[in-house]
Amino acid sequence: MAEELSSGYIPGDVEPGWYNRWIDADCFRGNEEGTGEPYSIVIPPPNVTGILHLGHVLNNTIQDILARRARMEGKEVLWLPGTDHAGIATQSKVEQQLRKEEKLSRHDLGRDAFLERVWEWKEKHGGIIINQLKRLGCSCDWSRERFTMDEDYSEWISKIFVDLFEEGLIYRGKRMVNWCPKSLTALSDEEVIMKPQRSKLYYMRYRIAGEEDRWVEIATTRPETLMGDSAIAVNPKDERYADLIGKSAIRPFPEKEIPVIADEHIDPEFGTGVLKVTPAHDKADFEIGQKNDLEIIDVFNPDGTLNELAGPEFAGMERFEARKKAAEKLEEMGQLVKVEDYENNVGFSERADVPIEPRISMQWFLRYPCQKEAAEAVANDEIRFRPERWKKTFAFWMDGIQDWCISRQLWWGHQIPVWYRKDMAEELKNRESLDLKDAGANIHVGVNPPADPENWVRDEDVLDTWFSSWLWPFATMRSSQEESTQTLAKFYPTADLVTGPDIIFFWVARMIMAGYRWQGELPFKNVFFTSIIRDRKGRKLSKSLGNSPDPLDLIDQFGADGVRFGLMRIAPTGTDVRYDEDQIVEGRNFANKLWNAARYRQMQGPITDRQLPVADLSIYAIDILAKLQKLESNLANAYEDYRFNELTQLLYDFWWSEYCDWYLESTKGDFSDTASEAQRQATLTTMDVVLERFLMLLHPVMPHLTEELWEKMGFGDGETFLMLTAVPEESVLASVPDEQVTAAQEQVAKIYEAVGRARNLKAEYGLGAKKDVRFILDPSDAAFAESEVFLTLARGAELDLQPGFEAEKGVPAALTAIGKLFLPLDGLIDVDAERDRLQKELTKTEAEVKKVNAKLANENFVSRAPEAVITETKERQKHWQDRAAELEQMIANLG
RNA sequence: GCGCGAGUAGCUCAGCGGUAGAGCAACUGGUUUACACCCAGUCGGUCGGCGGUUCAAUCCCGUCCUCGCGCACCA
Repeated sequence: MAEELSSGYIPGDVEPGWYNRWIDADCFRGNEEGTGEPYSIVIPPPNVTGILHLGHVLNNTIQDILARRARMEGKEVLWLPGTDHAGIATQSKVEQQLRKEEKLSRHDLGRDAFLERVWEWKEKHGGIIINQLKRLGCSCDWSRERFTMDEDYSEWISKIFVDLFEEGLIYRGKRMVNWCPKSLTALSDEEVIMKPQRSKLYYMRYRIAGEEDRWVEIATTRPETLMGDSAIAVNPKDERYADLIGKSAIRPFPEKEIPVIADEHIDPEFGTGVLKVTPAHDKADFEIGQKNDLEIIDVFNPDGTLNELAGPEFAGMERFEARKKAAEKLEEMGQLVKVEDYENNVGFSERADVPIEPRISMQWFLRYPCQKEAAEAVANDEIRFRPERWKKTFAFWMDGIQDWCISRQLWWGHQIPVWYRKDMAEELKNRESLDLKDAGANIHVGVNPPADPENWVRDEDVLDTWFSSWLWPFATMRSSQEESTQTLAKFYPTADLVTGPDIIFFWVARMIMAGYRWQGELPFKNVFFTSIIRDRKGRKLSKSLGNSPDPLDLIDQFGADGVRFGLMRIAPTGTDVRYDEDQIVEGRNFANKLWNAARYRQMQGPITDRQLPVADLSIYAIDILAKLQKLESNLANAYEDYRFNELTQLLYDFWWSEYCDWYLESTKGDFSDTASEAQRQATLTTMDVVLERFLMLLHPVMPHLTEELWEKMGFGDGETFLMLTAVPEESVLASVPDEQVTAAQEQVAKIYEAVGRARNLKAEYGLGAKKDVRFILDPSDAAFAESEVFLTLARGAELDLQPGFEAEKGVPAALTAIGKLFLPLDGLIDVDAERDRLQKELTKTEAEVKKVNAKLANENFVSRAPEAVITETKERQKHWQDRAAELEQMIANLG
C-alpha cells in the first residue's frame, strides 16, 4: 500500500530488504515446468576463493539486466549460478596460510590431510563472493548453485576423460611444457603471458676441438643453461661456418666435446649466427635435438634451482643467481667476449608471475574434439559473438589450435582417473608415451576405480581447472548418469553468455567444443564480451596498484542500484571501460532524482486508476506520453544490440530531462487553486501512467529502487512483485490519434524552445531569479493560448500578447518559435549592452547563412543531392535569412 | 612480424555520410509546489595528421603518428 516517502533516498535502508523478499518468495526460480518461452544464462563461475571486483560487477550486472528484462517479457528465466575450484589459486592460498600459521608444507600434511584443509578453507571463505553477488541484486536461481568439485560434477570430469581417452584424443607423453617453478606444475600455453624484459645478450666463445686456437662465438640470453648444451648449430647455408659442420666444439663447463651441427632454424642474421643447443630447456632446441638425435641434459630442478648435472658449484643455486655466476666464470676463463643490453620477451606464469621454464616432463594432453563444428558455428553466426570482431580472434586460435596440456602437478582438483598396476607403476611412469593402445591389463582408465584397488596406484596429477569449466553449460543441468533432465530440455542451449574476451580461448572456445561433443549442439546462442575495466589513466585495475575500488564499499556508499546504473552508463560497446567514480555518483543521484519525483507525485494526492482521460489531456501530457513511447522502442533496439550504455542513457535522459525538467515543471500550475479538477486529474493520471511504465522499464537496471517505489506508490496489488510483472505490450498512447500527437509535439517543442529564449533573456539581464518579470510577445500565431505554462516554465508574472508590437529603443528582444519576445526593463535600458548582445547573435546567424548559401550555390549539390536534402537546406536557408534580417532590423531600431 | 581496437569539449564518453552531443569540471545566478545527490543560464571542439572517394566526410577508403590489446617469436 502507499506509504509516504522520505525526502532523500537511502539505498542501504531499502536494498537488502528487497533481496530477502525476492528470495523468500522464490522469485528467482527457473521453473523447468513453466510454460513461458525459455531464457537461460549460466554464470561464468567465479573462483570460489575470490572476492568481488569491478569486473564481476560489470559482468554480473549485465547478466542480471538480461535476466530481469526477459522475466518482464514473460519468459521463463533460469540464471544458473556457481563457482569453480580454481586449482592453483586455491591450493596456493591454503599452502600460504599453512606455511604462515603452522610452518608446514603440504607435503608435511600429506595429500588427504591437506585436501581436508582446503575443503575447510572453502567452507569458510567460499561463500564470500556469492554473498557479494547477492548484495549486487543478482537474480540467480540459488537453489541450483553448483561447484565444480561437487560430486556429480566431478563424475562428469572422469566421464569425459574416459570418453576422450577411449576416443584416442587423450594421451600421455614426454613433451616440452611450460613449467612454473613456483607452483611446481605444468601450465597450458594459454596460461603463459609473454612480457618484454630488459635482459642481456651474452657473447661467449667456445673452442673448436682438434684445432689450434680456433674459436666460435655464440650469443645467448641464458648462459646458465650452457651446462645443458649438447651441440652448437649453424645455418647450413652460412658460409662463414660451413667448414665447422661435423666438427666439435668444447663446452667450457662441465667441459665436454659437443658436435657442431647444421639446422635451417638458425637465423644467420641474429647474434653471431651460432646457436647453442640446449634440448632440455628450450622448445626450439628440443626440436633440433629430436631431429639430430642429441642428448637431453636437464640441469634444472623443478623449483628452478640447478642440479648436480650443472656441476658441483652450481648445484642448488637459484637460476638467476646461476646466470650471473656462469657469466663470471666465462669471464674468468677468458671466454666472455661482451655483454649487451637486450630486450626480449619472456614467458611468465599467469598465476605465480614468475618466468616459466620450458621443461620436458610427462604430461597428459588432449587433442580437441569437435573442432570443426565449433569453428563453423561461430563462423556462420549460429553462435553470435558481440562485438563481432572477436570472431576473428576465435577463428585465428581455432586455426592454429595446439594440443592442450591438461595435467597439473597439484592436489586440489579432479584427480586423473587413471590407475597403474602396482608392480608395473615405475615402468609405466617412465614410458615415453601412453595412450589407448597401452590400456588394458596394466592400466585402468575409468570413472570408477579398479575392483581390487589394493593392487593399483592412481595417477597423482589433477586436471586443469578449465578442463572442468568447459562442461559448465550442460554439466550444471544434468549429471553424467542421466540421459537428459527436464531442466536441460527446457533451458539448454542457453541464450546468452556474458564474459570477458580474455577467456575466449580458456573457456568460450572450449565450451563450444564440449557442447557439441557431449550435447550434440551449441551451448549458447550469443556471447557478449565485456571488456577490461581500467582506471582513468588507462591502467588495468589491480590490487598491487591500489587503483581497484572495492565494489562493496561502493555499494555501501552509493547503493547497489547506483553502482549498477553508473557502471552501465560507461559499459563497453567494444573497447575498454575507463572507470570513473563520478559515474557511480551519477547513478546514485539518478536514484535520488527518481525517488523525489515520485515523492512529488505522492504529495499531490492518491494514486489514480491510470485510465487516461483522453479528452482532457494537455499537449504537454501527450508530448511526454509520446516520448515515453519513443523511449520504449529505443530501449528495445538497444537491448537488441546489447548496448547497455545506450539503454541506460536513454532511461536517464527521459526521466531527468524530459520528464522532470520539462513535463513535471510544466504541470506545476495544474496543482494551483485556480486549476480545474479535470485538469488536475488528467495530470495526475498522466504522471501515474508515466511513472508506472517507467519503473517497469528501469527495473532491470535498478531493481531495488523500482520495486520499492512500485510498492510505496501503490502500483502493485501488495502481493505481486514488479520483477515478475510483464510490461504491457500496448502503447501508453494507443487511444490518441496520431495527428493529434504530432500536432501536440510540434507545439510543445516550440513552446519549450521559446521558454529557453526567455530564460536566456532574463539571465543575460541579471534577472535569472526574478519571478515578477513581464514579457511581451508578438505572436506568430494569433491563437496562442499557452501563456500560463510558458510563464510557469520561464518564471514570469505576465505574458502580454501584442500582435505587431513595436518596442522602444533598447528593449531586450529575442526571436522565438512562437513569435518575437520582449523583456521590457523599466528604467534599466542599456542600449549598448543590447546592441552587443544582438550583434553577437547576428554574427552567429550570418555564419549559418553563409554556410547554407554556399551549399545552395554549388551547382553540383543542387543537381546531385537528393530532393529531400535540398528542400531541407532551402528551409534552413530561409530560416537563417529571416532571422538575420530580423536581427538587423532590431539592431537598426536601437539607433 | 601478423592481427584487432582506440584517438571527438579540461575529464569520462556517445554519435559514424546531410545543421558536432551528454554528464562531470569551470564560470554566472538561484531555495521556486519533490530533489543542493537540486534548479536556470554561460563558456568550451581545424572530431590525431595528410591524402582520396563523394554534390557533401567526424563518419567511407588509403596512409602515417600515438596509445592499448591479442597472437607469433631470433637464441
